Amino acid sequence: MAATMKDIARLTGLGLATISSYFNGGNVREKNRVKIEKAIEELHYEVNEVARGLKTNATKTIGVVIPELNNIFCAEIITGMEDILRSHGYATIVCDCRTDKKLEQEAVEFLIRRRVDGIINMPVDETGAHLKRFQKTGKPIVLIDRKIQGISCDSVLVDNKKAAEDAMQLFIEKGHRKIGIIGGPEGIFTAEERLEGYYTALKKAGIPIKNSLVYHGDYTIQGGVRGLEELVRENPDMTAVFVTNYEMTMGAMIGVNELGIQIPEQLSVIGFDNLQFARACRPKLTIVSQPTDRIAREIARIILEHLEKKEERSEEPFMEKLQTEIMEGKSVSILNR
Amino acid sequence: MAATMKDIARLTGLGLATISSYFNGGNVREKNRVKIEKAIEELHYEVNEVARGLKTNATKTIGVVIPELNNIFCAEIITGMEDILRSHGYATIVCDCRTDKKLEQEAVEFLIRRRVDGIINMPVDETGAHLKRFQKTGKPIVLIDRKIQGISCDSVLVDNKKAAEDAMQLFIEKGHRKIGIIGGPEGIFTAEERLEGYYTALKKAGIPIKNSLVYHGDYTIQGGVRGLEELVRENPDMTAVFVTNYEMTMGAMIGVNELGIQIPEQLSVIGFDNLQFARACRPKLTIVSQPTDRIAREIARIILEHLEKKEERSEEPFMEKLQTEIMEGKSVSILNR
DNA sequence: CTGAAAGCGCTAACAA
DNA sequence: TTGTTAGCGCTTTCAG
Repeated sequence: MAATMKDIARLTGLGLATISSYFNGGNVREKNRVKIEKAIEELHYEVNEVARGLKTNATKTIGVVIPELNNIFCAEIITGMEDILRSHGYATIVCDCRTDKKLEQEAVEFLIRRRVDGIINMPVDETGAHLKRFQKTGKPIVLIDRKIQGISCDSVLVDNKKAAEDAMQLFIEKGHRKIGIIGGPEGIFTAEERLEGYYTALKKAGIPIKNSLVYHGDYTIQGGVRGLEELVRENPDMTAVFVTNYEMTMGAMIGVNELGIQIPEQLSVIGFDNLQFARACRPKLTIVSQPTDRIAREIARIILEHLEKKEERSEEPFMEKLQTEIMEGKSVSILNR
Repeated sequence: MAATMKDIARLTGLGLATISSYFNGGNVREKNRVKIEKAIEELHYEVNEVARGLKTNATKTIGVVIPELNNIFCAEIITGMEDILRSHGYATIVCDCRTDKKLEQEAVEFLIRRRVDGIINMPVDETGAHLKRFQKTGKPIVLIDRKIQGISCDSVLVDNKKAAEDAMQLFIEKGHRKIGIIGGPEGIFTAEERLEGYYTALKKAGIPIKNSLVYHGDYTIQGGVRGLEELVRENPDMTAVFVTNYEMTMGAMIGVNELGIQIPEQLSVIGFDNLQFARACRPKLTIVSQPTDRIAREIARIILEHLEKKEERSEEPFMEKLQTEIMEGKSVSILNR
């Protein structure tokens, strides 16, 4: 059995309050401080955060609910966040809900039972129903990457529409007009925004929209493979494809390889995220790159702000929108019209 | 403030023990069961796992300490484990120690304070010093992928030596004799085993070892890039390279691309892990593939076994060794001697 | 089957 | 500054 504060009290002859005070930054007489530290050493004492959590009604734990840990965008954000949160004494419980609304709901309930101090969520259920119960606790919720309807809370987003517009702009400048898109699942915020950017850019350039050029994918590698295959099959005259997330970009490259298509001679491609992957492609892929690091830092900052100073609650929800960047490779050809 | 069992007791007129018994699968009179359930509904009661944890001295939480969440091998294993553990009611606190021994040590202490019921660790410190303290609690430790010296506990490993031998065997069969290797960091168990396999295969084939063909990398993408560049520079006659983890494989492909090397005409390559990446390479990469899914399931199974039935402790440490598989692509040429 | 009561390890008044 | 004490919400004897 682990040592407790009582053991320290007994060993030092001091009262519990003194020990507690020592641990919580109170003033303790130098002589006693030394005694306590010696006892800690001897007993191998480690604070029991469980007991502390029960007493203070704060577990120093925050829950993270994401659609897929294998998704590299999620993994990178979590890595960054966890680092910061832990350095502030917060533990992170990550729940991967496999892009399943029911599992997402269960994950939130699981976290409620564990009395986490806050939840960070990249939501699958766009109605936000799964967060209703947690929000009633008055504890903070921060949304990553996706807005939802029913819940008013802080969020860190990416300017997806602009991201897509930028990519399309690049294609259009280089003379492309038959441009396909491998989009994300319907109902997902980022997917809709990116698609909107696609349409807007075409409209601005006066290029008519063609339905067969729009493939509705599912943000998975297999979806990317299928998307590329279908777009190529349905549109023999297509000269360029924009792929709207990393997994599908990898899938599209698999498709390109397996069909033996030459990039950029036969097809120009702009992908999404993971600069290292883009470098590993032949030729180097042009991509839209999201600032995952910034996102991670902002999320951590926001939730820590809520957690540390409890005053400023119930203000306007804060929404931060970060910009993406295009990293040019050699996967876009210049078309002579 | 959240509802407590007391509130349920008050609302139903029952005693605390009855409510507790209800939650813990005891027998409760049908009539009371209904009453309790109604009260739960009304009060939006959710069990407080913190209080339960304090009382039962079991937090239903397990800590996971890994070198790098961004490492895809880690991420996949964790995803698989977390899924299983959560479905058994266990939360997972993942600590990414950034391949830093000091951070690894801190992570373990952090988890001790939170009184996790067990630790799963892919160790960075090969002496195991960081686990000593936790082991004294008598709670289970399971090691992933790497053995360590000082600690006797269960582990799930991969037959790394055989994996490397198989890859080398493939090269040798196809007529390669000047084969380079991009190895992992010294002191890391898997890296040493893979290197050993490399040497063994060469010896068996009667091929002399050449030091300039052995690059000591660090399991990072950048390390892979540098490794490939250096091997190519130092060994103009090298015909094949074996890369010993996924990140370095990606790095090697970046290097190959940036140097404009043709695979497999100018250089044959066998990489490691991530079949999807291998498919996305042109030409499709031949890789050694580790059974991440199996590893995840085995780890979860082992720790759950320890956690559920506490009898069979202090037995012989259980070591499981899983086999890898070669997934053939088109990145290895047949050499006519 | 159910109720009363003790106590897990800690914090936070309050008193000294 | 330090000691005493009362809980935080739950489980778990022990009676009834």
